Amino acid sequence: MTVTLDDIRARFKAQGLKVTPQRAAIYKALAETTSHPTAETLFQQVSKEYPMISPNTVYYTLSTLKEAGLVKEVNYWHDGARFDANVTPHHHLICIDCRTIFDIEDRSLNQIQHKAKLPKNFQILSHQVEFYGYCAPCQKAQKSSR
Amino acid sequence: MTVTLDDIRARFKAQGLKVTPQRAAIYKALAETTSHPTAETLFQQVSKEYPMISPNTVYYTLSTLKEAGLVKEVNYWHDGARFDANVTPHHHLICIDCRTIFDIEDRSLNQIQHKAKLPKNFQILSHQVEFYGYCAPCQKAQKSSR
DNA sequence: CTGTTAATTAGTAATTATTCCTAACAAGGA
DNA sequence: TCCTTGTTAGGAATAATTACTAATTAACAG
Repeated sequence: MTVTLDDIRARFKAQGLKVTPQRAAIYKALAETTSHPTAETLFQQVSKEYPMISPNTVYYTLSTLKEAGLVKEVNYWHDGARFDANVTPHHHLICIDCRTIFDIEDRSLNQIQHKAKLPKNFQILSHQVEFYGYCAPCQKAQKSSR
Repeated sequence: MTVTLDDIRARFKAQGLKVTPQRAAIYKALAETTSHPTAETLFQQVSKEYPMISPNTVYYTLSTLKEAGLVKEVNYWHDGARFDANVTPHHHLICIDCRTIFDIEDRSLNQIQHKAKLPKNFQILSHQVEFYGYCAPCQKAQKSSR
């Protein structure tokens, strides 16, 4: 699905963002795909149209759009792999402030795989639920900082 | 909960892994915490006991243990952030072979937050379900490679 | 218990994703 | 049109991870 420049302009304005050609091109590229690209992929994509663009601009723009809520990062905590010796199915609660990860052992969450409407040509092996929010200490920190 | 050396020895043997002091120490450190540490954190931890250990060994060991199924990576696709301009709640289907990410728009998955048993001192803002498996093309590739 | 072999380890260099810094530039309001 | 402030490009810096290699050692056979 195409996204017009007018659409983009309107969405940017609504968030108080300047409409620059590079920024619009990055957003357009992202909005017109469902492939969840990396910054690198977007950089290559946009480079076709703006050969002078720097990777830096793509990173900067994505973080700006993210803050504005126009874009989200699917795999949020890509800053270093996290490991777990608990290999039984379980789920996680992640504090978006301090990034602590808590385990959730609700068995009912293990059943959703059989209930959800999923494409049948995909062979599903497992699933994992991630809840995002603020842990108790970070809730307090938030309040006191206002 | 403590994990004895005998436990570790048995688990490693069951997977045909050599039992080295470094490897056992890394696994022990990981098995005795629920904090989902990074490789770096484990390195620091194990360094106390084995000052000569190199970060490399930690990475190598974790990937070996992961292949053996004794350890898992919680945030699996830490290799580069992935972005999405679709900011409405939705879920993902991830091919663990080619790493393609597909969108799942099952509204019922948006409700689990209210049904699951979650700690009440955590302020939950959102959640996301990730299904893992093989996409159609990768299933074929698997079969033909055997 | 000893020797052999293949897996493992430490150390260093290389790579990749991302951030930092800075000067030039340009969008949008006055 | 001019000014201000946010944005951009470019290059350097950093952090996480991987690649490479030589030395070491666990596991097994004898």
